[in-house]
Amino acid sequence: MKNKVILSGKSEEFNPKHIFECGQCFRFEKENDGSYTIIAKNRVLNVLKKGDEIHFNNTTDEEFSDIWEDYFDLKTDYSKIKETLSKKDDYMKNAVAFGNGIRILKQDLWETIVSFIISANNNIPRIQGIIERLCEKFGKPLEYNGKTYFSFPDAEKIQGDLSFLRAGYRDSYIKDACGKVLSGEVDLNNIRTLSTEEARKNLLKICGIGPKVCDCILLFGLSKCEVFPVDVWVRRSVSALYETEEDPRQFANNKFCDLAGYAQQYLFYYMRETNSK
DNA sequence: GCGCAGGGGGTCG
DNA sequence: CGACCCCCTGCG
Repeated sequence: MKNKVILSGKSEEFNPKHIFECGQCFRFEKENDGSYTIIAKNRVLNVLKKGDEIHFNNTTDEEFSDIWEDYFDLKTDYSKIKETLSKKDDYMKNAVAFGNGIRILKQDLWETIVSFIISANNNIPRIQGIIERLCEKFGKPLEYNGKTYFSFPDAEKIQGDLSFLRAGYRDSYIKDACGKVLSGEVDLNNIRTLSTEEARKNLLKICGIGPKVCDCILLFGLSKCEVFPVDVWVRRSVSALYETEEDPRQFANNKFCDLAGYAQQYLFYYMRETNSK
């Protein structure tokens, strides 16, 4: 029987709201009590911040150390990352303060590939809907708290006509990803051993993966934390705030070095949240 | 309320 | 460089 795990003294480095709403993942639900229920790793987990404690419901000590510690990347010390980035400039300092408690998740690579293919030229509510329909149809049912959730399906499960997803032209991209992963043309078992550049080259073989989607996959699915995905928001903030014509990726790699991925996440979240309100 | 543009975490040809 | 599926949102 699953129970709960409580983590204390980590609240400065772990804020569920910021972690799930900063744009890196799509399969989360905010509950009435302020907690977040997420589906990942073929499991359902509920995360509640309660004062200085983080409550992880529906897991065990063993599962927590086997699965969730890695997923939440709990071994990484964010205080150093935040300190280093905050010293870069005032804007980054504000972005870091705003997104305090963000962590870059180590998400399932295949799920990240499909999710970010779906994300291209799309908006978040619709992206989430498409992913949910995909999981309902092809995933495995998971019971939690009287509700049925669905795991993210493996490539071999995704087949047939995908028009029910209402993903539009992305159907064929999803199919292409399934085909190339199943055939081994893009070998996900081996890709973790490759350098960032080699991994990028491989991922770009899939139709529907361009530079931006690829960088999101590298950052969120392969933990390539020096990668700086440039979307419309980040491009705007870099050119406006830093008043540079330089390619944002070059700029970020020079300025933030191996922390560019973290910097991107703080910038993206700060930009989005402060611009839409 | 409802109908209609506008545009969306880019990518492809 | 223009078109792109299909919504989701906001304005009239």
